Amino acid sequence: MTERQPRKDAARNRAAALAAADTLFTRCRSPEEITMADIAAAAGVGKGTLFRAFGDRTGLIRALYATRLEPLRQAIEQGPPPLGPHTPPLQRVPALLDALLTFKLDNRHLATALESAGADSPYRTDHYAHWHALLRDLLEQIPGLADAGFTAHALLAATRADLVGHLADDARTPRETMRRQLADLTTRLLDAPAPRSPAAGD
Amino acid sequence: MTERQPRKDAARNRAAALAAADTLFTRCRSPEEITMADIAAAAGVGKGTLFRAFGDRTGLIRALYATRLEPLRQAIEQGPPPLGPHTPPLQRVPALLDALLTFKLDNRHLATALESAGADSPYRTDHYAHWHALLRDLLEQIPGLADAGFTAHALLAATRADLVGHLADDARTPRETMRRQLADLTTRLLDAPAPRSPAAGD
DNA sequence: GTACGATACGGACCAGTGGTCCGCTTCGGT
DNA sequence: ACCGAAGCGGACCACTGGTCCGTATCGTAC
Repeated sequence: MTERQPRKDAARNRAAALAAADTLFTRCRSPEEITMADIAAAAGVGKGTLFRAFGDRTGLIRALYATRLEPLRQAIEQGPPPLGPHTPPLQRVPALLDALLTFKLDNRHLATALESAGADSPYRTDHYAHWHALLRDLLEQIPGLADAGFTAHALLAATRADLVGHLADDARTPRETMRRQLADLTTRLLDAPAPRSPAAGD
Repeated sequence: MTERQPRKDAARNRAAALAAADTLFTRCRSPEEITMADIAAAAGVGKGTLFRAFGDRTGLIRALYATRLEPLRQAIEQGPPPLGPHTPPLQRVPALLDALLTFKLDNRHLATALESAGADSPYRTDHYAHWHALLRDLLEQIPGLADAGFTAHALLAATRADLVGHLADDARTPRETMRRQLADLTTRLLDAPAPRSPAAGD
């Protein structure tokens, strides 16, 4: 075993930090206004403990996001249809996107924090790479659909946290409306035949 | 006239600041690493001058972006087809998106800086509202196309600066490939009939 | 050309951030 | 009960966007 078991107080503090961060991020409007000192204070630990446990701010946000995402990840990796692996692509792709949208709606503050975490683009994270690969592989199994990679990017872009947050909070779009809109978009993209001519002729 | 003419040195310094910022943003990998002090030094002015001229960092980036965007704006507002106003929607929408993509490719550092400027979401800016309204209005004129508003969001999301930058710089996607992919996506969305049933039946 | 008020300059300065450091505390095996 | 290792925490640091105000410059009236 090269892995050391963490000490009891360390585990407790880590959990406290995650819980505190969760509460703070959920409560507040913009993730930028939550500082590491805030989280430390709310968790009743020192700031150093936070950085020891998570490395940096981005690490904390990632850890928190991963925790929340865990059930969905399970459902996708080994759950029953329509999310689980034994589902035909034409059915699984819309289900995945709907689940992702729902998740981001429920956790929009956290998702926004994640996507704007640090200076690096959200496209350079393992998290994004994972979702994109999953979607792209499924799209590639759908016959007559070109550019699976780009289509996957486009579909994921339609569920970006800040867009979802804008639609939900600023435009007051009801949850079911958004789900239907994304489902329609997905359907249109999956059903459409590959276009023959780039110009708008017919 | 309620507008005062700016003093000569003010105008010169403003131009110098824009030019310096342009150079710096273009050169560097991530916009975060360019500080206001850097720009001031490169422009040969004091930091206070920068803030006096542009208000804050976001204001400077916006001003710079607006300058670069000006030719495209002109072409869209009063130029000839296919960008100008006297163009049928089915032809103008793809043209607009292609122009936007091209512009963002050519100015990806600046566009990235703009979209991640400040704490506020890029969706709450006049700039985005303008593009979205333009696109939505055109989409609404296309018969048989539901959810013009959401479709406009989705199309614009596919041209977000960080995605474009990721495709161009990390995935090494050639320019023409990206243009074709976006054109295909647009065509698929515009040509597809409104789906009748949300489920994947036929 | 000169005098003079308005305008703009610029760098010292400030508040607040993420992140580090290290003397002190706590844990847990023996 | 002991003791080395692991963890703690808040003073501290480097650095950022943004402010302030004494000083320099501009443009105008004469």
